[in-house]
Amino acid sequence: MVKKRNLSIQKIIDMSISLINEKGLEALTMRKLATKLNVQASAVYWHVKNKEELLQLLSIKISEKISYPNEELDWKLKLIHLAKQSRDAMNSIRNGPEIMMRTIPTDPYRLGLIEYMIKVLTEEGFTPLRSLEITNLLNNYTILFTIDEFIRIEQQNNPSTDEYIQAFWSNLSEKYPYFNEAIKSEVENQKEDEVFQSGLIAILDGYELQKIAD
Amino acid sequence: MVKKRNLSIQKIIDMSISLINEKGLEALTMRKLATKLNVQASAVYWHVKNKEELLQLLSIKISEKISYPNEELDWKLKLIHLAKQSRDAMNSIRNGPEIMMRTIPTDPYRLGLIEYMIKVLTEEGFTPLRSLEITNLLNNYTILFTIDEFIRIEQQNNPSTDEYIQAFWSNLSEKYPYFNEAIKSEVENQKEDEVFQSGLIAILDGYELQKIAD
DNA sequence: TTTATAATTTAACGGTGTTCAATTATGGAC
DNA sequence: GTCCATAATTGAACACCGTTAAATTATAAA
Repeated sequence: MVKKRNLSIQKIIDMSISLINEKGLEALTMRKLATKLNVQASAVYWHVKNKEELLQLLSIKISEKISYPNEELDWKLKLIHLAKQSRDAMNSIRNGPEIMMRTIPTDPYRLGLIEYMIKVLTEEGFTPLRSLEITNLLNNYTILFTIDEFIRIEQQNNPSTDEYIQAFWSNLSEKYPYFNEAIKSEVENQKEDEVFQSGLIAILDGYELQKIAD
Repeated sequence: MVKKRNLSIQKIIDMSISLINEKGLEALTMRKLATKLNVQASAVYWHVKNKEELLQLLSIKISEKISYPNEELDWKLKLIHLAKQSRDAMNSIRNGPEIMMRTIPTDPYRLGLIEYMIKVLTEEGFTPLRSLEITNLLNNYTILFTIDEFIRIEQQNNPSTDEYIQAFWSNLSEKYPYFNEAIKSEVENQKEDEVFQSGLIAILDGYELQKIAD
């Protein structure tokens, strides 16, 4: 009974994703991954330089789900399209936003998206510096919004028993009335999409005002 | 020659900060910290529950440098004041923004700041949900702007020899002309403060527009 | 001086990413 | 079909990490 060799980068990526989806990103260790692949940890290292590169590959996998907007759209709608696509892409795998946060865009796909965003803005009349600034802000906003959203959902599903968090919730209403009120309306609010979009619009409108003022 | 006992939370925090300032956040391990304190790692655990709590304490130390704005200021200026203070506070220790990013506000000081921001916004006429939304965005923007800024500076001081980054820079101008142009103007730009502020203003103006539209 | 307890050491556990020499499977040449 | 170079994988270790439990020591109070 000989053991077949059939490990590949594709299988490594796929198994990583299924491991993350099952047990979360912190469970993605080279050893656990190898075990799931019926292989020794060091075998993975023949296909992948290190764990950072593996995360990099995952981030590419996520980014590739982002499609470019229709060219006829207005510049704001183009950027909003990309942000929404990006959020959806990140939500397509558990801890997706964290993966994007931890990795730096170095691959052609992610760089291409950034290039496109800056291009749209520059052609709209923003300076190159401003265009980069807005692009960064939009991407950061999208990632962090999606992380917060993810945390909110995970927490709703299994409320923490952590003493910090416990104390936090019990203190909230007395000591922080405004915060408490806001959290309450956040929990009640079902329209995450609208909240996400309103942030995008605020950012874009705000920068547009500055462009006009120049 | 008996060994004196003089470990304390204060000393642990101070030594943590000096360790981070010397070698960066990734060098802050319980063992290295203990060594620097002339003590065994487990001794630290008598004063501090775990590493997470230690980071929590560091985040509080940073937050406490943030002062509240003058009450006579306009709401936007109040929030801008807080964001600037926050950026300065985070920059006061190396990897400060990362520490804030990794920790959740659970202490009275950080919660108090959030409460204050939401209060300012709510009293200005924003809904509780909107107020929370804006507060989150401002805080996220501030942290990520400061992280990016920090990375930019570290990278300027000792340019990476990493092959990814090398390839990135050599590819940039041909394949990503808009991005390249933007990066160039970012490197030349010396006014980080202004860029930071213009982002804040854009966000606030953008949301103000939405409030008016309601 | 004794004693309770606060503070620390010693020693270990189970985990992590990573490397390297030894080994085994695989596909191409003959 | 056999041989062989090399591609792919194993096995074993290294140097770390956070954390815990039991044994020990310093300290302050009685």
